[in-house]
Amino acid sequence: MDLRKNSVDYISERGFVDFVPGISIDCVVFGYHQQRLHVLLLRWKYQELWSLPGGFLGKDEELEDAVNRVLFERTGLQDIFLRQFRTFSSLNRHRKEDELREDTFKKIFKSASPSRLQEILKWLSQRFITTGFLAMLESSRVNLHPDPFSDSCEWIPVDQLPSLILDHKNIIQMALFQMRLQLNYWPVGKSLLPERFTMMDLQTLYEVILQKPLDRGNFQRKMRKLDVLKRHEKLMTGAANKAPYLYSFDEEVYFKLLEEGIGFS
Amino acid sequence: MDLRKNSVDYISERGFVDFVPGISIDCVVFGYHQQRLHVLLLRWKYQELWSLPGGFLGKDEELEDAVNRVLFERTGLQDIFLRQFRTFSSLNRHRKEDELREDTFKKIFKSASPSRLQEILKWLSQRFITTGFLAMLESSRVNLHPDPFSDSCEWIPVDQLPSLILDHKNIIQMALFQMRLQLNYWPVGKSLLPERFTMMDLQTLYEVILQKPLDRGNFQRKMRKLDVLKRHEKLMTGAANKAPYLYSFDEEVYFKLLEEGIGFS
DNA sequence: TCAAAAGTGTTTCCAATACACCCATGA
DNA sequence: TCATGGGTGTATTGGAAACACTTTTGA
Repeated sequence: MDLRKNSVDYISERGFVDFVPGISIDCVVFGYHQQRLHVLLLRWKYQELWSLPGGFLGKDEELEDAVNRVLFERTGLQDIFLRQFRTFSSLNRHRKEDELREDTFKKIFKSASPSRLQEILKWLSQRFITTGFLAMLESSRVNLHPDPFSDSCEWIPVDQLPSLILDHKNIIQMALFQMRLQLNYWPVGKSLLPERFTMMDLQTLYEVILQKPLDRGNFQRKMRKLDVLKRHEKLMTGAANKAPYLYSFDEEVYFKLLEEGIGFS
Repeated sequence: MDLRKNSVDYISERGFVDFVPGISIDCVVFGYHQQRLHVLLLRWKYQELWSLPGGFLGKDEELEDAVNRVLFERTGLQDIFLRQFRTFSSLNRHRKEDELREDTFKKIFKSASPSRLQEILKWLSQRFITTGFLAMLESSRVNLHPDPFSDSCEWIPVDQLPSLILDHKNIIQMALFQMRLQLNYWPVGKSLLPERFTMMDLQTLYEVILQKPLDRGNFQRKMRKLDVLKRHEKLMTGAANKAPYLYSFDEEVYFKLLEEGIGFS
C-alpha cells in the first residue's frame, strides 16, 4: 500500500476510502536499554494522551502487511520479527467522551471540508476490532517518526506508562504476558541487544524480562553450552576488574534452536 | 444475542443487519474417542464440502460471545473452555468460484426475495477477517446440531480431513500446532476424557496429541506425583489381565497446576 | 499355570542450583 | 596489593528416561 495514503493531507482530501472499516492493528514494540524494558509510544497532538503505534487495514492488505507498513513508517525498519498475539473486540473499547476530544481531530484535519470532517469523525468513532502484534527492536537501530495523530514517538519504560487511550494499557499487559510465555521461542537476544554484547548484558536482559534474578555462573555455562554464541575480543571498560568478552549470535544456530525452544523456567 | 437471528428464516427475511460486516469467527473443536483426535465439522447442504463451525460477529457481541453462541447452537454446551489462537486475514481466503456454488446459497435461502438474495450473496462473498478459537470437548457430552448452511455436524478424525472450504484446513493445522504448544497450560485431560478414566486412557491421549510414545511407568509416576488424580475403584474389563484403577481429576488442584504449566517436553 | 496388562521399583544420566575458587584489571 | 567483577569448577539435588520386577486377572 502506498504510504502516502496514511498522511494528514491525503486523509483530509479523500477520507479513509482505502481502508477496511472496523478493523485495525496495534503494535507493541519492546525495546531494551539502560537495563530496562521500554515500549514504543506515540504522544497525541493537542492532548496529554499516548497510544500504541497502530493503524487501519488497507483494502489490499493483510494484517501482517499493515503492521509492516506502520512499523516501517514509525521506525524506518523492514522485515521486523513480529507475531500477532491476540485480537481485541471488547464492546467498550471504543473511544470514550472524556478521553480523546473531538476538537483534537478538528485541529489535526483542519484542512478538511466540513462534510469530510464529519466523515472522519464518524470513522474514528466507529467500533474497531483490533489485532495486537508483538515486536522487539534494538532501539539504537531505530529512527522514530510520529504518525498523523501524534507529535512525537518515544521509548517509554514499561513500568512507567503514561495515560493511554482506549484499552492500550491492557494490550501492553497482554503483550508482556505473551512475551514471557513465548520467551523460549523468540530471538530476544538478537532482537533487543546490539550486535556485540557481554554475557552480563544478556543475563540482565533475561532477568528484566523474567523479573527474577539468575545465577551468573549457571547462566554463562548454559548459554555457552547451547553453542550459539561466538566469542570475540574483550571489552576494556576502564573499570578496575576483569574485562568481559564480547559475544555475538551465530544466527543460523540461533534460529534453529528457537524452533525447539531455548529453555528458561 | 438472540439465537433466532442466525436461522435461515430470519436471514431470508432480514438479511445480516444484526452482524458486523467483514468479521467472523471459526471454532476448531477437538474431541477424543477411539484413541484418535477428532475435529468437529459441518457438512454443507447440496455440496460435498465441509467447514468449521463458525459464524459472524453480532453488533452487540464480542468475539468470545459469538463463539459461545455458535458453540451452544452446535453442541448444546455452555461455559466451554476455549481460547482464541490466531486471526486470519489472507487476501485470497475469500470464496473461490470453483468452490461454494452460488446455487447452493440460492437453494438454502429459497424463501428470500430476489433483492434479499442478492444482498445475501454479496454479504457472503465479501472479504472476511476471521479469528480462530480453540476448544476441546468430551464428545459423549455433546448433542450435535448443524447450522443453516449445513445438513450435518460430525466428528472427523484429524488425519482424515475431507474437502474444506476456504482456508479451513490451514486453520485446523494452526490449531493443532497451538494445542501442542499450549498443552501444558490446557486442561486436556479434563476436557477430552470422561469423568472417570484409566491411566492408560490419559497416557494414550497425551501420546496422540504429542504424536510420540511415552514410557508407561514414568508417565504413571509423574501423574501420581502431581497429586491431581483421585483414585477410585478398579475397572473390571473382563480381559485376562490385572484390572486398572479408575481416576478422576481433583479440579481445584488441576486448575491451580495449569497456571504454572504441567510439563511434558 | 500362563499370558497380558497394571502397578511399582531401580538405576543411570543430565540439567538445575548453589556456591566456591581463581583470574584479570586499574586504582 | 587490593577491591571488583568475570570466568570456571564442583557438589548436590531432582527429574527424565530406560527397563526390570511384581501383582492381578481370566482363560
